[in-house]
Amino acid sequence: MAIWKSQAPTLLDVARLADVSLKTASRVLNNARVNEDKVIRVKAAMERLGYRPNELARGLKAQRSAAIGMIVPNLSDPFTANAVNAVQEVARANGFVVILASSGGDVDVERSEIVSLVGRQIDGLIVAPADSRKDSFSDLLPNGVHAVTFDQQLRNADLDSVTVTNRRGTREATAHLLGHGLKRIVAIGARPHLYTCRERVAGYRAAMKAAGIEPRVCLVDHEGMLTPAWLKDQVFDLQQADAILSLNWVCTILSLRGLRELGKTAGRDVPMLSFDDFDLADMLTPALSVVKQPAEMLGREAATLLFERLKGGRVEPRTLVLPTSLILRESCGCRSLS
Amino acid sequence: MAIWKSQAPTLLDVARLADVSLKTASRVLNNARVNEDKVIRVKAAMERLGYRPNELARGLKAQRSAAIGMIVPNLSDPFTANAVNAVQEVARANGFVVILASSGGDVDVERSEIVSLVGRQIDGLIVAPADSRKDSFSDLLPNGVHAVTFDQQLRNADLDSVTVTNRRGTREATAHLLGHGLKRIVAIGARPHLYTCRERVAGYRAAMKAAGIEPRVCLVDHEGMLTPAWLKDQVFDLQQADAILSLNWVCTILSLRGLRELGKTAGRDVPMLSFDDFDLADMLTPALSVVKQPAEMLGREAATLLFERLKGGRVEPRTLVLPTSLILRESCGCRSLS
DNA sequence: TCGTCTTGAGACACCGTTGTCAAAAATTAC
DNA sequence: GTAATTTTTGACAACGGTGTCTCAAGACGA
Repeated sequence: MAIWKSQAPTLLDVARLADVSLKTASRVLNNARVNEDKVIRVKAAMERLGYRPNELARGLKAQRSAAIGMIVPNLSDPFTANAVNAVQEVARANGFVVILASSGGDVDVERSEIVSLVGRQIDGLIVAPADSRKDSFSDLLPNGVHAVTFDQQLRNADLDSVTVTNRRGTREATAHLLGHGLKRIVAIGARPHLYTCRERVAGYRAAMKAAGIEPRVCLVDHEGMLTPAWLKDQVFDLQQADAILSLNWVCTILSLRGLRELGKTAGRDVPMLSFDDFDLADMLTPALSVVKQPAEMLGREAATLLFERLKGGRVEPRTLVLPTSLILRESCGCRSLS
Repeated sequence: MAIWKSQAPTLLDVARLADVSLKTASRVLNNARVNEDKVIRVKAAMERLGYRPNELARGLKAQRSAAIGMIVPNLSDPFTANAVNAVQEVARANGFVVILASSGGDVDVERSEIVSLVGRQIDGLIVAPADSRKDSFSDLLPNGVHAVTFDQQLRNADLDSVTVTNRRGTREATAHLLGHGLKRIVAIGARPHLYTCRERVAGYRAAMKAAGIEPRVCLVDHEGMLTPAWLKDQVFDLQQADAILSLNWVCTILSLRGLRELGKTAGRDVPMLSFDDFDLADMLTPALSVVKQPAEMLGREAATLLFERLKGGRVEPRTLVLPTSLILRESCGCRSLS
């Protein structure tokens, strides 16, 4: 057991106890060549004092922190939570810690968080950008600090990034709904300034165009605007929806609730298909059909890309696109499936 | 705009550019008394160089890092994600960052993460312990680093902690089910070594005892063991359940799925009430009645407790117990409600 | 005009660790 | 046994800031 002094022991304390120089203790710590007997003495001293190297000091000297930053808009979204989980795992495996920050979807907060993280000498950064209209934030990153974006993609792609096949996802989803004979399919989305939203809308439009049907897109600036009244006016009265394609998780939740308040049941009265899977989507009645994103894999790949970068190697930015998958349950009209 | 040199600029660079001493630049940075004109020169130099103070160096000198650690078993649980969110917000407001780690519910991982975080000189720690049988981990914390536990509570409570009224929560829930005339209520839980599990079971037992009915508790060591077959054998065949009280989120999900595989619908065929609310619990059919935990508040209070500690002040450990609330929807048998 | 007080600014050491380099010790060769 | 080598070790200076102390300069009253 360790003997606690009033202050945490330093390497100097260890060295003194082991009766060697500071540097020798440091060498033992770093597995450099040191005589067997001194190694033993030093290790014993470390054990006895309960010595823990000060990573701050180590990082200061070595100009690195063995920490990466991660900025997400909102942890409550299960997609994000899963991605964060995966990143954290990969980081741990590489001996890094993750400093987590959430931007609340606000670019200014995002930028200020980046500045704060950079001040903490993070070695790398993983961001799910809050706004993809803006130019990349690489102007905030000092030389040598690399960043990877995921989920969203920035305009001037000078960064590694990982996204999913958003466009194909909604295209296939829309085509599927069309296959059920549905025509007045309304796409509901929020935050049209986001890359994902634009891409998903594009996929939807492509499928509608291919079918020769006029697309009906209803977007709100912020999810908060998606109320039952809005749903009634915009989606049903104005667009005469006979099916709904929800473009993200929050929209799905709000649509589901809104629909019920209007006395309709999603999937029964109004066929519905949503982007992003979540726990219990399969337990809704009818079970919700979705476009599933590989959230954990997204996080894992983003982290892997970052660590490859940190180890040196690649130069030009790389973009990874992971496949979405259409999970057909019941709400899209596929009642036949169990 | 900043001029990027190959290396990030240091305070010395600033001082040289402003033609003042290093210390004066430092004074400007810390708003100490400095002549007006030098302040201007230094600030201009900082602006020009895009100077950002090195928090590692600052922290090394000041023996603090303005970072707190947070360890949770699993981010995928919405309860946890919300708590983390709240902690992060409070930390940010106090100028701190959060280093997030997940233990995966493994005490050894938890302890090793704590050691790692301590090495990074965190100023405080917030933990949702992975095992509440074990003694507190305060042996791992150096002098001056305080910790707060939340959700779970450790045996030797030498730490601040925030929990909810687990016992009252299940007691009221059970009483409610009993009020519907249900008798063979089976409590389903996992990880019986956890404080929350024990407390929730205790609340359930108390209510059953008060009603003079034999309690029926079915616990599994790990959630993975909760399969449809187990549900059929243990819960229905053996205990002849006519109602289910699920003691946590994962059990709820698995019970819901298991029930369906057995051809039953939770809430219709088998009344059900669950601990922990989640998005879309209200959209299940029938809507799931739950005991709701104030997750964000839990996180916020935990962080607040920690920062109070950091500012000095209290000495003896404090335990905060936040109220759960019974949210009656339909699955408990309250069909009458909307 | 001199001494005292106030204010501002620089020199220096230090936080805990590691890179550099040269000295000391151990090993080998002759 | 001595010289040439190899290894092991320690002194010293960083890394990027801040606390302490001292000293210089300006303000003020007598």
